[in-house]
Amino acid sequence: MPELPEVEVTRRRIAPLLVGRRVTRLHTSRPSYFFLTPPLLLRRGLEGREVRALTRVGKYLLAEIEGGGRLLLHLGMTGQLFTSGVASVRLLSASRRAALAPEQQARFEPDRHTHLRFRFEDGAPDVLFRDVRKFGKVQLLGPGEPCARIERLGTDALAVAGADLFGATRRRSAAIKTLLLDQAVVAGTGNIYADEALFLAGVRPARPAGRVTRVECERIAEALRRVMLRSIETGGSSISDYVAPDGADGAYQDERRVYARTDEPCHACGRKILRRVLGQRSAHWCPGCQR
DNA sequence: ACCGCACCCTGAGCGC
DNA sequence: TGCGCTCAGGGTGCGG
Repeated sequence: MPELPEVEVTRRRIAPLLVGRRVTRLHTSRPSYFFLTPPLLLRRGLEGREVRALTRVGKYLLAEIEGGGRLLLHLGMTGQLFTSGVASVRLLSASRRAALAPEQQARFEPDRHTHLRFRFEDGAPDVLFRDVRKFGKVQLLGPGEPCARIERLGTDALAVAGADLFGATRRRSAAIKTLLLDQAVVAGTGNIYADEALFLAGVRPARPAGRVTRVECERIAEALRRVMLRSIETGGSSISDYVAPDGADGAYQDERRVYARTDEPCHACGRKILRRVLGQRSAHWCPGCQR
C-alpha cells in the first residue's frame, strides 16, 4: 500500500519521464469515482500541454501543467504508476501470472484496471496509471484553483516535529496510532509506517494520544522520519501491489519489525508480536518493547 | 470538536 | 473444482 515513501520513490522515478514532456494523447477508462475530474475534461485539459514539474505533498502527487493547471494524483490502496514496457509480475493477477511462461511476464498490456495512459511526442515511453480497487484519485485543477484535499493536510511526515505532535495530541482520547493516520495531523503516514514508528518509539498503538508524553512525541517524530527515509533509500515496501515506475520491487518490507508479523517473535526481545483492530485498521506491536 | 464506524472496490485465500 | 465468505485499507462523510 503506497504511503509517503512509496509515493516519493514513484515521484523520483517517474518525474524524468513526465517533466518536460508534452502529452499528445490521453487514454482513459470509463467514468468512475476514480475520476474526480471526468475523463472528457481530463483529456481536454491535458492533451497538447507540457508537464512542467512533479511534486509530492503527503501521499499526493501534483503535476504542474503548462498554462497553470495542476494534476492531482493519489495512488489509494492499489494504485500503480509506471511506464510502458516495465516487467513486473505485480502488474498481473495471480491467475494470469500462473498462465504465463516466465519470459512472457515482461510484457504488460493495458487491461481493464488501467485508468490513465499518457502518450507523448517523439516516441517517449507511455506513462500508465493502473488501480485495481479504484481507491486512487485523479483531479485536474485549473490555474489558481484551490484544492481542499491538499489544504487540509497537516505537516508532511518527513518534516513533522515532536512539538507539532505533542500539540496535536493534547486532550485527545483517540489512540495515538489513529491520530498518526489522520492526514490532517501528519501527512503521508499509513498503516505500515505508523506501526513501525510506534515500535521504534516504544509506544503502544492503542495508547490514548493525550497520554503520550512530550519526550515520546519527540521519539515518534524522529522514528517516523527515520523509517520513511530508510524506506525511500531501499525503494519502498513492495507489500501487495506496490511497484516502482520501472517495475522494480522495493526492499523495505524485509526490514519490518512489527507490521504483518503477528505471532512472530520480536527481533529485539523475542516476545510474540500482537495484532488488534484499531480504527478499522490492523495494528501490530510488541508487548515487551512498547508501553 | 471529536470519535467511531460504514462505505467505496476487487482479488486472494480459506473452509467446506 | 467451485462456491461463498472474510480480509486488506486510504479517505470521506455521517451520526452520536
